[in-house]
Amino acid sequence: MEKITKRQKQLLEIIYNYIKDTGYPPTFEEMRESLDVVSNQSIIDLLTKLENQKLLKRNEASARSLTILPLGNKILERPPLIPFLGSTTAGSPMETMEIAGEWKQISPEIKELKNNVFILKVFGDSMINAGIENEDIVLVKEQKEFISGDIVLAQTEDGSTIKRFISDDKPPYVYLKPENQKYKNIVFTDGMELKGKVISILKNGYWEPVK
Amino acid sequence: MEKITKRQKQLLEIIYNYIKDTGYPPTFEEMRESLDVVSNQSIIDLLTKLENQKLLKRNEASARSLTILPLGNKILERPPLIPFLGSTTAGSPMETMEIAGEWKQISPEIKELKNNVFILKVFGDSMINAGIENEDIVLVKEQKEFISGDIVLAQTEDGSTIKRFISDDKPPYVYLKPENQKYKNIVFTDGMELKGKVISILKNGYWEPVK
DNA sequence: ATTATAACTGACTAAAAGGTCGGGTGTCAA
DNA sequence: TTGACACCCGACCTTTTAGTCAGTTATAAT
Repeated sequence: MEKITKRQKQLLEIIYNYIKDTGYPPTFEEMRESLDVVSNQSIIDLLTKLENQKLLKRNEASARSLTILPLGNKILERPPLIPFLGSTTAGSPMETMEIAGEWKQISPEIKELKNNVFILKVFGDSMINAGIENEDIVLVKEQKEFISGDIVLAQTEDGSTIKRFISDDKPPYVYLKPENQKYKNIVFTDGMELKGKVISILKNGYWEPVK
Repeated sequence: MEKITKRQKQLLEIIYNYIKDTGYPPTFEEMRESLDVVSNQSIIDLLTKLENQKLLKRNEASARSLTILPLGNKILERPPLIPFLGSTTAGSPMETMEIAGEWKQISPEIKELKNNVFILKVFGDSMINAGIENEDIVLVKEQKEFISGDIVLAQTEDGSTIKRFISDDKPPYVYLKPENQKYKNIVFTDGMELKGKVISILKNGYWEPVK
């Protein structure tokens, strides 16, 4: 019950590909056909073993309710089938920013991508509580309007920075909030400008939504 | 039968979110509960209308076999739930390449991303039949071994280029094939080196698998 | 007022789907 | 050579699920 067998891996592979192709997992019958077996028990046996190894999850007793767990994707050396966040097709490219300050080296890493979405490498630890760690890659969508709670790319006098944008009904009304107790809030000044919103973070090779 | 109604959009939304959360579409019962109706017919009516508008597809008479079509995702202003291709966690970073030649400007656009996956902006039309158009963004995974048919990033004497890698049993055995009749095959020379494999193309804001 | 249409009800049916039971076979290691 | 184990069979059962049928209600358009 420790190492995946050939047959188990075959089934996991079949499930992965089926989901990739159709958008939903296969039925027992379809799995039986793919594996060329005739008994449900064969499938149940294999599924049970995949479950025991935490590669797969069978949810409530219900049709097609299989989920490949992260460990399963890892074994298959495939990325999980998660949504790619970030899109939009309009908008003008952002000018390259000159950067310094807290996130010292953002600048050389800023890459115009396409339209109004681009990728940034961030440096520093001021957003660790939001899941953004030193040297992480984030996907930023260029926009002009923000709502309180958005994680934004802000251009300040001494450079660009990633922070949470907060607007509420008490002074100072609008400010930038680091997600790390070590740092203080940043109040808005005339020279500051919000460039875009962080919509996704690259973690372990996968894009994850922001928190 | 032309414009989506509030109720129809609600259902589409419910399906989208369900798939996003679970990895597979909801059953009729789950949709009934989410919409707070008691009859299957209500769901069937709505699904039929969504289908007529090409927002959704019901596949073979089978459980949980719903697919949100591109038009449906567009209406929801959500990206389709497609896999994000490209990952792996090991591997050394690729050295920045000096570029010239056919894809003239790849170089300034090469961005080291993380580990052995990076993003490239490509210029030129030599791969249009493979769906890679001028100024498209592609995702490249750094690797050393390739199989015939892979689309690869090759470094040649006069720069880098994206081409299809072909190896077969007739001379010249191994060569690079542009996906455009206007261009000729490139035979291998000593100075050439394959840097990585194109695993995804950014199209209209979404990452798509390569063909 | 009439008509069309979206949305819905409630009882029902048929098929699909998951699961059980009681086995069997082949392989490998102790 | 005897278990342990992975994998499989086939008949059967139960629940889930999609779908049908014959209507009703609400709303908006002509």
